[in-house]
Amino acid sequence: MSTTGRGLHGRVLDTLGPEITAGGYPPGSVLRTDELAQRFDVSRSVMREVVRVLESMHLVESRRRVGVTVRPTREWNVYDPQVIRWRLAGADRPRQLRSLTVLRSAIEPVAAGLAARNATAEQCAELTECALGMVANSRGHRLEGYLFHDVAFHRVILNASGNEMFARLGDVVAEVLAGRTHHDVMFEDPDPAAVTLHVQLAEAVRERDAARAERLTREITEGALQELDILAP
Amino acid sequence: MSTTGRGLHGRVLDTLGPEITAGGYPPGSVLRTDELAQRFDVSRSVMREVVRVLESMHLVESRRRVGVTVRPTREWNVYDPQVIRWRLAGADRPRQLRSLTVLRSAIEPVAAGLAARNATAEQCAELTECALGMVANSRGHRLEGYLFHDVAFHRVILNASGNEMFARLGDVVAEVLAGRTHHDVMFEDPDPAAVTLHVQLAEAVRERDAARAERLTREITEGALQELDILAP
DNA sequence: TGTGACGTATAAGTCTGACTTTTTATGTGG
DNA sequence: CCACATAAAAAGTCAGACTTATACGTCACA
Repeated sequence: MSTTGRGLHGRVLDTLGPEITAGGYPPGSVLRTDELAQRFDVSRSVMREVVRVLESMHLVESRRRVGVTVRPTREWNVYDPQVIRWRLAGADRPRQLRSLTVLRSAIEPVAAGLAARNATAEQCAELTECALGMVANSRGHRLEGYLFHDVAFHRVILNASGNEMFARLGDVVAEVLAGRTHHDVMFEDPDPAAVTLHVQLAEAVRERDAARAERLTREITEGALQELDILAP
Repeated sequence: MSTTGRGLHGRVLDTLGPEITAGGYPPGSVLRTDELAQRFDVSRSVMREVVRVLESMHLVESRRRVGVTVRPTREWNVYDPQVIRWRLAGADRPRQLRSLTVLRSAIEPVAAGLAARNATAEQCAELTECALGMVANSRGHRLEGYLFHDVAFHRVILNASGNEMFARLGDVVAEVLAGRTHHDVMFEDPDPAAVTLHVQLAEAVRERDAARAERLTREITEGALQELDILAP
């Protein structure tokens, strides 16, 4: 699951990073490289590399004669996939899922509209294939199969938009959808209305109907907002 | 301008990072830590820290016995403020500005709608103040003053939305607006219609009219899209 | 009592060189 | 031609010494 894992450095990062994002060291806390190196039983070189990465994520700030200070949450690079993963694994997961779902509700409709203009024939085909996969797995507690096609579907939309900023949110959307299926309440089969909307969306993109694609996606994301009891804008 | 600058490590990063994002080392290129250390005349420790940071940005991948490989553009962490800055400073600045403006057109209307619901009295006051500042600087080539208030205005909207993901895009919006004023053609005074829209938006937020705030912001961002010859969705 | 210059301790920053580990290429024998 | 052993290459890790910036306390002076 964790992308980092490689090497001693990555293992330390995967421990310390989540501790910070979880609030284990509140903003303003001061860490010292030497102490951390001792605690994790690694050399200062390794520890320094870890601190540098945390610094590049704006989680901490390293200053001479002071130490490594934890920055206030508002300054964190919250779009860093690593940070997102750490926070989703931590205590304020619900809050994080809400933020990300609101983000989805802003991005995906516009992305779908662009996809309707820019999607290649191949992407259209993938889209319908994913939609069919969702239909096929929409009954009988085949949640994993449904999730798989759902994630693929939204990835194709984001990629087909032709905007790299949108495309890079594919992982985020995947995390949100997976989170909904695995953690939160979803013992029942998915909402048939949502399935229909996806089928129609694939259709709209194939037919180059940007306005309809945007409208349909707005309905989909509004459904996602309602699931989390967020009042729709 | 550059946030990194601090220390030897930061200086190397500020040279190598832009070189990579500018395509100086095409995806697939293989660098070697030792050679880089020689080239920049720094120790391997420093060079390793630089590579670690680039790796955390997904610009490169470091593998044993192979070296440091530049990753394909599609895998870069394009939301990293550092990466955004590097790319905006590079050759594909226009392309980057387009991507970011499209992103704005998706985010800001939703953020404005939320701001209308969540803004504090203080934020409403700031908003009207910024709008007045824009009006005051809208004539007579007072571009810097106008830009200052424009940036502040959009920052307040994003912060007032109450969504941290939106709030963190304040810097990006600032870069885009600054880029428009400084680099691209903007010798003339700003469009009076845009100024009016901002005044009305401040009003809508103050009056808690979410729908109107969203609609007005959509008009503003559509204007920004048209300036870059992007056909409005 | 307040204030400014100065010295000192501290923790990050840097460098060096030796050693380890992983992974790939190469070559050898079946 | 394939399987397996071997070697080489590059990153990874470690230890220790040294440098540099800077926060903070001290002391003299106004």
